Amino acid sequence: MRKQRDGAGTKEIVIAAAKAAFAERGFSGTSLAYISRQCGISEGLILHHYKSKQGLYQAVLEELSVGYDDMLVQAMTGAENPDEMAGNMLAATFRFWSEDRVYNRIAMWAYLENRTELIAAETALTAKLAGLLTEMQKQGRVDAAFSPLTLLTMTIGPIHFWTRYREQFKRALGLEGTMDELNRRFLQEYMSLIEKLYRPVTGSAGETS
Amino acid sequence: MRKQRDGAGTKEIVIAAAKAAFAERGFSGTSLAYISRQCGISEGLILHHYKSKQGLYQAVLEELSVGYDDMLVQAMTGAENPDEMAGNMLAATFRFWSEDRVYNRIAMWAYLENRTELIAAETALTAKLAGLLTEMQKQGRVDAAFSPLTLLTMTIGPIHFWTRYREQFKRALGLEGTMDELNRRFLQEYMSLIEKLYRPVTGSAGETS
Amino acid sequence: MRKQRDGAGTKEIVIAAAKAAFAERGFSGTSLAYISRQCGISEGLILHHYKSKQGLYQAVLEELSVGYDDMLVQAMTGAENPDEMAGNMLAATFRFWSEDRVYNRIAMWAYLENRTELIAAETALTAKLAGLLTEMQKQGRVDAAFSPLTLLTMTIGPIHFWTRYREQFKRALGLEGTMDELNRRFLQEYMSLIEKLYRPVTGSAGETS
Amino acid sequence: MRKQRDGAGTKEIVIAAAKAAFAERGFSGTSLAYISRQCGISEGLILHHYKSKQGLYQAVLEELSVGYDDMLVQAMTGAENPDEMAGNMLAATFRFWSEDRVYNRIAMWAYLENRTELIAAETALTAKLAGLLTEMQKQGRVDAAFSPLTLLTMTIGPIHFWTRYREQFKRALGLEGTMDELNRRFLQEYMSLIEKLYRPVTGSAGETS
DNA sequence: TATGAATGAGGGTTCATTCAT
DNA sequence: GATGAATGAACCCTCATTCAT
Repeated sequence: MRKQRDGAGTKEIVIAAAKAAFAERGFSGTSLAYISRQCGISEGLILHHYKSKQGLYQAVLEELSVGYDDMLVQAMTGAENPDEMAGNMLAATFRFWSEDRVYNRIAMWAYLENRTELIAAETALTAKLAGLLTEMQKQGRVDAAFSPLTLLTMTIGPIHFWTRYREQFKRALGLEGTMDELNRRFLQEYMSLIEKLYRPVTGSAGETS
Repeated sequence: MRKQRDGAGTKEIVIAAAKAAFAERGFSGTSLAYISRQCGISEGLILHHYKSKQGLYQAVLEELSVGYDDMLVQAMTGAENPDEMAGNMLAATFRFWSEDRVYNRIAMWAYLENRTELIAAETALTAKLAGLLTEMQKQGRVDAAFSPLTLLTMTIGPIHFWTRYREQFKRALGLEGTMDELNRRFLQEYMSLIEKLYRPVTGSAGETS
Repeated sequence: MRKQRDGAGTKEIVIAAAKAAFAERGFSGTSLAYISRQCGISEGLILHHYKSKQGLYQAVLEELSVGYDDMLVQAMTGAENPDEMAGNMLAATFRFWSEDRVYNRIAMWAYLENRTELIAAETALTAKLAGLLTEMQKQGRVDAAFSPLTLLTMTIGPIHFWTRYREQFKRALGLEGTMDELNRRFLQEYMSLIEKLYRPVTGSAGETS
Repeated sequence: MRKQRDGAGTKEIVIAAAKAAFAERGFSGTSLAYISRQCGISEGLILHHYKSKQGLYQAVLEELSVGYDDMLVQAMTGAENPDEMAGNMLAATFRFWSEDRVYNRIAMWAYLENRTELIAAETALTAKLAGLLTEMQKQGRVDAAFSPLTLLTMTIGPIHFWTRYREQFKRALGLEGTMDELNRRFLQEYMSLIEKLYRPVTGSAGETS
């Protein structure tokens, strides 16, 4: 019986519940009744604000997309050279994928459902990073023998993979430590490996010397 | 219609349709009515053979799991040394993920739906590969500075990533050539990079010292 | 809990209830729940047999259309000359419109809802009668000064009108007698008037002079 | 939007949209949301002015009824004898039914929905015309062999019928000319036929001989 | 007067499942 | 083994209406 007449507030409550629900169960696995139950707002009112279940989903996706954009912009500002910027963006990406379970899962659902709403932001990231890599290759700081896209795939792929399988690895392989510790350890090794990957194959004279 | 009393044949037809449907639309996005329409077998009969929608899904997952196992076994046999075996398995994995859209997608749906049916096979692969890597590290043929699990993540992660994003990359970045060509080119660079990644850091001066 | 597994029987029961309901309340004024309640057959089962509310409505319209056709055919057979046939058809039409409240009303609803399902049969009647009239005009038995279509309008229009307004007339003008008696009296006068209408203007003196 | 505090203007806009909507789709086929969309006035405000959907419908019916009355009064005034008055009323009725699609259709919906709001005016017309006919019969100018009500039915019925079926006739029978022309042609023949119908059977010589 | 938030009932339809045949 | 009749719950959505602002 929420008689508060607070449209904006209501929408926020609804979208929070929807985000969680869609993340956990996907679009067709989530019913409006469920969301309604979760946030205590009647189905009718939800529909009043978002027109349809699709509309609500879209709103969720758009919010997530904006969040991704913000993350990117934040990661890009303040860096003094391509190296630093690339590093920042990588770290931010890792943090985002690794920590934001909701984004993480909804992105997968959306992919499977052939939704394109989230793709723009992710593609922007890829393009930006590809540009940075190209520049770094020109400066001789990144191995120029490989296409930036492949390098990116080698870079971001493991992050996604780790995020998706880490729990299963922990369980199946009996890894010790908390997930936080595992994450830290992985990140450390990962960074070293990325460096190894990018490092130009030196000639006689070492360039990093 | 089909009054052939051919249980086995019917089951095959049903499971093929179910596989395609679940791959495309996920479990809750797929209705028995849809599957029934796709394969021309009545819902009643489908249920007769598989007890429930869940049962049918399970059967699909199990078949996929068996297929994965077979792929693995085949990749492992005939190799004469860990290097070759590892290479074979990697190539097979790439082929499997890259080409089997159905497995690919169902594995993702299943992951999101917290299903464990497909995980066993994948974990077995990981464990096996980890074992091989450890051995190769002992033999000094793989950089021993990193844990096998991290190396694996760096190895398989890009395959998944590439499979998931390649089409979007092609579209968004305007890549030229057919997808087959792109795949080939990627695979070539990928292999080189994997080698670079694994290669022990040689040289007179010890690197971890 | 009708566990009779009698598809055809069920469909009949449903369509009878639907006919009555649609006649009384129109398409959008009738809910499946109402029909379901009226005939004791679950909404689910109704939809199982007729796919949709529209499908059910269509089935009703088609049945009525067939009924109309049958009436026509029956009226046309057995007559020995155009006069008799025309008379028969007129009488049958009167009886049909006058007595079949369900057809009567559904035809009106359907007209308002821009449905064409019932029009074919009615148009067929008009065309047939127009043909008969033309022939009778050639034989000099019907006034040739008017187009058959106008004559038909003058003929059938009053039937529809009478059917629609008779109750109201009875009430508002305080007519005595049962509706049956009123009907009989009207029909008698109506027939005389039709004859007067059709009768060629004879005599030595030209009629249009 | 419209913060003009113009109650009367608002009501006019609403009722115009409502009239059109109810004419096209009937009462239960029309939603307040639809009317609101059509005229750009919020559902809340519509309800504020008309209390309920029923109230709005009633207002529409009353307006139409008043329009009918006006038409009648106008047709009745200025005539110098029963003949002229009857002629005027007939012509007005024809014009009204023939041209006012909205009245035409709403009257049918209302009839089917057992609404009585429009009946009073129509009954008044009938009564008035019946009175005129009686008088004309007394004066020997109209065939006294038939009851005025039957004569009226023969007179007005064809108008309704023509209005309802003319388009279908045009299409199905391939009539040439615009609808306007068809209307004119029909009206001309109709008037002659009405005259023929009313004309007292004269003369010493028996007419049916 | 005017809006739009909020409600709750009911709309048609889909769904997985059971069961008689 | 195979069909389709039958069910009942749930689904998304529309509806008329109320009420705070």
